Amino acid sequence: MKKVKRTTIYDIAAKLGITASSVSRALNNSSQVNEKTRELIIKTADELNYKRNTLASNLRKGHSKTIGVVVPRINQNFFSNVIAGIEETTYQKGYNLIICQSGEVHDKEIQCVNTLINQHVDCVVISVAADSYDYQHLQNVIDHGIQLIQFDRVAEELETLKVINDNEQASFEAVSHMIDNGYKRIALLEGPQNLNIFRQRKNGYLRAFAERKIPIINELVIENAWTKELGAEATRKLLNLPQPPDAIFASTSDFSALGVLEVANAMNIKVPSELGICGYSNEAFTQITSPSITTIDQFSVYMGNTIGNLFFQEVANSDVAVKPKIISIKPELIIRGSTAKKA
Amino acid sequence: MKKVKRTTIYDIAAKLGITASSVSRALNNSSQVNEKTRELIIKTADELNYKRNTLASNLRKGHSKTIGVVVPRINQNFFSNVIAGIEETTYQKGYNLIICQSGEVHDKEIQCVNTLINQHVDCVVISVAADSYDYQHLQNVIDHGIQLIQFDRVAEELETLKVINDNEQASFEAVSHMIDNGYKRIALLEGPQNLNIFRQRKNGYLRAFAERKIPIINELVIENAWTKELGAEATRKLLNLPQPPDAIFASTSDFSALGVLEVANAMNIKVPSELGICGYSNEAFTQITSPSITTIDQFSVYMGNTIGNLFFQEVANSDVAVKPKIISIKPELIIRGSTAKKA
DNA sequence: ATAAAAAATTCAATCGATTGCGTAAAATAT
DNA sequence: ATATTTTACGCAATCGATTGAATTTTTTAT
Repeated sequence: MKKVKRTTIYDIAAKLGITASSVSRALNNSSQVNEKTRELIIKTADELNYKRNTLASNLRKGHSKTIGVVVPRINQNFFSNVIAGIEETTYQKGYNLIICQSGEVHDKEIQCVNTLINQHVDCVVISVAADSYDYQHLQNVIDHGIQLIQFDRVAEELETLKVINDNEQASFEAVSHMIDNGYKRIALLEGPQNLNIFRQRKNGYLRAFAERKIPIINELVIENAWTKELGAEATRKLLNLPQPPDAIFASTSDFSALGVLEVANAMNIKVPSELGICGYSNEAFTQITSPSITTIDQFSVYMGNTIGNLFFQEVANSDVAVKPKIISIKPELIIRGSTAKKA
Repeated sequence: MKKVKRTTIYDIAAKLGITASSVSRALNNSSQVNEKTRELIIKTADELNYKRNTLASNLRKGHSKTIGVVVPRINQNFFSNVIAGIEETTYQKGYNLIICQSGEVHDKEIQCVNTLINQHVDCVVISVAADSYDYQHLQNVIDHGIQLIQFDRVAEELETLKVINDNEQASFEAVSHMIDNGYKRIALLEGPQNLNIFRQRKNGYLRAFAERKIPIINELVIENAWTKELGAEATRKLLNLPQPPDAIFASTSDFSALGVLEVANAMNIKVPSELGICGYSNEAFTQITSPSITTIDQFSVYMGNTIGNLFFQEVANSDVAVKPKIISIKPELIIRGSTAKKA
């Protein structure tokens, strides 16, 4: 690409025989420039195809009007929805999004966060990687005076703004629903327990049983079954147990639940009569499997909107120190065919 | 958020009783700074928790190491995959992505593009909105000396770098496959014809018939059926025709194909024996419907990688003017149950 | 017509990092 | 020990826009 000299406010000023100050003021709708001059400046700016250099402007102003977002993967439904939601609310206020993906890798996450600090973003929005083990990099964000908003997968010990789902409650409701529908031996596929969300979902599962004073069967709780393949594998193991489960709550994702469904089909086990299935996330495909899969909707786009609004709210009263605040969105249990055991 | 004074190279210089120049040079691995000094500087920078101000650096250097991406929607599988692919290849070279969504609205797209020009991005990657009618804003990108890469939905008349799928060929193969499998009256659900991709897909359909000298039946070509709902609606209309089709090629998307499938199921029409269905995009759900849906894989993540690499290739020989170049990726027909008519 | 007040501009510094050029210091050669 | 080359560092301008303070111009009041 050939280098193109772009017009600056100096070019406009020169052409008009005035100062760059006036041009700047005119372009920023300052009241201290004559209306006729302003019109002339705007007209000339237009003619010269002037575009403000946001870099220079931001450098001077000390902020970037940019929000950095770090997620494990951009192309994962939940995250892309959240991002879309954030973009929706922030774009209209003139903020831009810089997107990074950690790929679930702690070191890359650190790199991403550092890049964002370098970029002088005004806010870092993050959902941590599955293998994150410490949060120095997040503390670092705060130390640099950058607003930090965690969502979904959060470091609980860090007192920051957080937007989360009430995973515990959602999970509790899902399991309660299954119990109420007559399932007796409900297995749990759990995700990496270093992530808060999976701990919470497990807690919901435990609470559902505890409240009904039903003992937990430990062999029905399977660790780390959070992909379709792992879900399928776990299911094979479970269904071959001497006393197999009559329901499986794939608390990690709908993909995992899909793995369960496929194995059940392959083993000729009838869903939902012989095996109930519940997933998590309300992925589009859950309503078109047969039977359709009971799952939990997280309102991901709305979550993104909430994050955006939260940021503006805090920016608005930026003079006072940010009080750590947790916004919890209640997910919704979507009851479908896969848990419809006839009593 | 309280304002935090961030350490600059001046702070480091002051602490060490040297000049900012040396600090800058040390931090940029310039050879003209003594090794011992460098070490000292780096150590001090670390102690003071220094983070380079990318804004200032970029302003001085005249580029932003940032790539702007404009897509209709971030949370649409194809696009989020492409973005993930771009991010993969560009991040490791120190480039960041600024993401905007046009929401399929021309005016918002113009806004997005202008924002990116303001941001002094080094490259704009775009897939145009469905209702785009002129491309002045894209020309504008070029005029500002910014590399422009179009992908998938491109303005054909603009000579730029383009990364596209060979939609025509893919569509041709899909329709040929259906003809070969014995379907006689194959309907086409087409998308907005102002978008190149939908024109090409239609052409592929036409060519498949032309090559076999089979006449086209106009009433089987339905305009603008590119969402699940519109696909369903079109299907209802088609299947109620005196001479209904025996196959439907939902050239717009798998969602549209899903609409077809659901209507067929509702009307008790057997797929694939009484009605063949082919979609487009290879969305995850197409392999779990029953029957699974024949579709076309676009290699979207790979497409993103290609875009990233193309950019670096052009940046590498940035001295010469960019020759317009079109990289066409061959999509793959994925044959599944929905087109398995028994001959 | 003059003074005072208000409005419009200009001046000059600033944001933080980079870099061409000049100079001092160190290393090597004579 | 002196001349020459290298190496290391400092000086000062620059990138483009913004902004407080100073100055000029215009308007209003007397």
